[in-house]
Amino acid sequence: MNKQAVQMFKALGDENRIQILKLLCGGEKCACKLLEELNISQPTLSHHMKILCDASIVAGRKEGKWMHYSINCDGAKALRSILQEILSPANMPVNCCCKEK
Amino acid sequence: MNKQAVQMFKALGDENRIQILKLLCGGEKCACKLLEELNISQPTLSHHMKILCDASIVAGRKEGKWMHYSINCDGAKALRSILQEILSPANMPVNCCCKEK
DNA sequence: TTATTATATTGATGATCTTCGATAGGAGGC
DNA sequence: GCCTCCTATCGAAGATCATCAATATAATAA
Repeated sequence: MNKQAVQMFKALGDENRIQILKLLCGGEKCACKLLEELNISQPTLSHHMKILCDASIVAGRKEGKWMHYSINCDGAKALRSILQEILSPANMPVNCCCKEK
Repeated sequence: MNKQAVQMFKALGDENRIQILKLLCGGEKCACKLLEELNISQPTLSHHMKILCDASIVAGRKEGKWMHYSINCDGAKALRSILQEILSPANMPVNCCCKEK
């Protein structure tokens, strides 16, 4: 269904959230660590993390008082699959880059 | 830069635009043909096509009175590359799907 | 229990987005 | 020229979103 795709892409359509994902590519990070590196307030960060988690792009793990966030690999996989579905033209020009492996 | 990524994902974060891309996967289509298949007005379609073209996800080709749209392969390539950059965690669990080829 | 720390939720505000009717631009036919 | 068809732009309305201050929740420490 398109709903999941739309939710995921909407989640990715924000500069702060892209920055968060880049930080998480370095490995799991605590919310307070993310907060240090992003010029946003704590409620705003919490809001962004909720959006990323709801979209299954990020996974959260609670440990005592701390929340640790990391890339959700299943979500990443789903996203690549969706991209394949919506951006793979059938009638491509011969030299189209889409032909590349 | 993140700006291009954000613009592309924002462009993909709409149900009608996802539907448009799926239609274009079948090959180049005229605007009037797209209009037939989407329950939206003509100005709305034009607006969506502008967003997709501005984001380099779709390419337009004018032919007489008609506008023909198709997937922009360079944009699709860029998008896959961006996805790789923001969703490829360095410290993955051993069995993480991200390890898959 | 009380205090402290980390995170989430609430409520409000301003900005951005989607949508459509009306209109404009542009190309071909008469 | 004028008319018709296809598409783009304008302007406005309503919806959604990002943001923060204030507050609530939840976990640990004293």
